Amino acid sequence: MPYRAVVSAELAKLFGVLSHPIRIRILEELKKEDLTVGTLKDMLGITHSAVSQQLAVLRSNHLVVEMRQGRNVFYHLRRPELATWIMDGVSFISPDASEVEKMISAIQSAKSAWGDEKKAPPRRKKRGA
Amino acid sequence: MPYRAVVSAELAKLFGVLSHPIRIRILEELKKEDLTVGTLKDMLGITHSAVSQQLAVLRSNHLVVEMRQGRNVFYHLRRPELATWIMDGVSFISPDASEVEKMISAIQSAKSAWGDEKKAPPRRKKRGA
DNA sequence: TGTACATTTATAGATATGCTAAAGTTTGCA
DNA sequence: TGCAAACTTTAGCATATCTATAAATGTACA
Repeated sequence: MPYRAVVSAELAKLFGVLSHPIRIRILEELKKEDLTVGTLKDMLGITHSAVSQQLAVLRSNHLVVEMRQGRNVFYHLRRPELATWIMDGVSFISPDASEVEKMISAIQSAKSAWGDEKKAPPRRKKRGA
Repeated sequence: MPYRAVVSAELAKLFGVLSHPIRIRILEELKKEDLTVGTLKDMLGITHSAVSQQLAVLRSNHLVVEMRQGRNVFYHLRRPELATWIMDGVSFISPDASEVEKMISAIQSAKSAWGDEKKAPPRRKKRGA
């Protein structure tokens, strides 16, 4: 039984889902609180269609859950530890030498924004943020 | 400055590199010891060309280092913690319902083979993914 | 040298992914 | 009912990735 092949394939699929900047940003933002498509669209500065399509990918891979609330659809991160684990991956990235300076400060900003911020128990939320 | 975008993009790139079963298997095997293309080819059961192409991806992303030794080229995992971190991702995979049983045992086999081997005596396993 | 061995690079067709724009759904409310 | 808001889905196209095959490079050694 090629268990190694099985596990590697599943991991590869997971990594494939995570191999898009927008999807990563969505997961990191959802770590803090449940958000609607409209809110995410504003945060990310892309069309609602694009947001929705990326959410569909995350949804079909069971990383997020949708919760309808009236006309809005809130998205919820199933396993908040996922966002933490993703950020741990930052120590393995290797930016171009020319951009090292920028990257280092960007990483620190991202870490403090996504890594340390506290997270409240998800419930109905308002727009804004 | 869109530091979030910068970091997300770099992470996405890393995940993209990891989003292939062969590349994951290579990294896990290299965790234990440096290996040549020929050895990897036998372990993975694919052509030497395919191995080399995947190694080129890992190499150009600085995850492995090549070390020529006569006619052979040994590959070395730059950051062994990377393999550990990758395996931690196993807790976020979501296999098809029909394959859950198989996956659970495959995961445990993989964990003991890649996770514990050459380090400490087999520990008690928990968590079922 | 020449040749066998180990590995890398080049190429091409098939597949997959992502974006834009447009159409389709569901819900709330007058 | 009918209409608008908030989303999702579909379609088409451009781009990226994968796999396999073929050719090229580099090294050891007779």
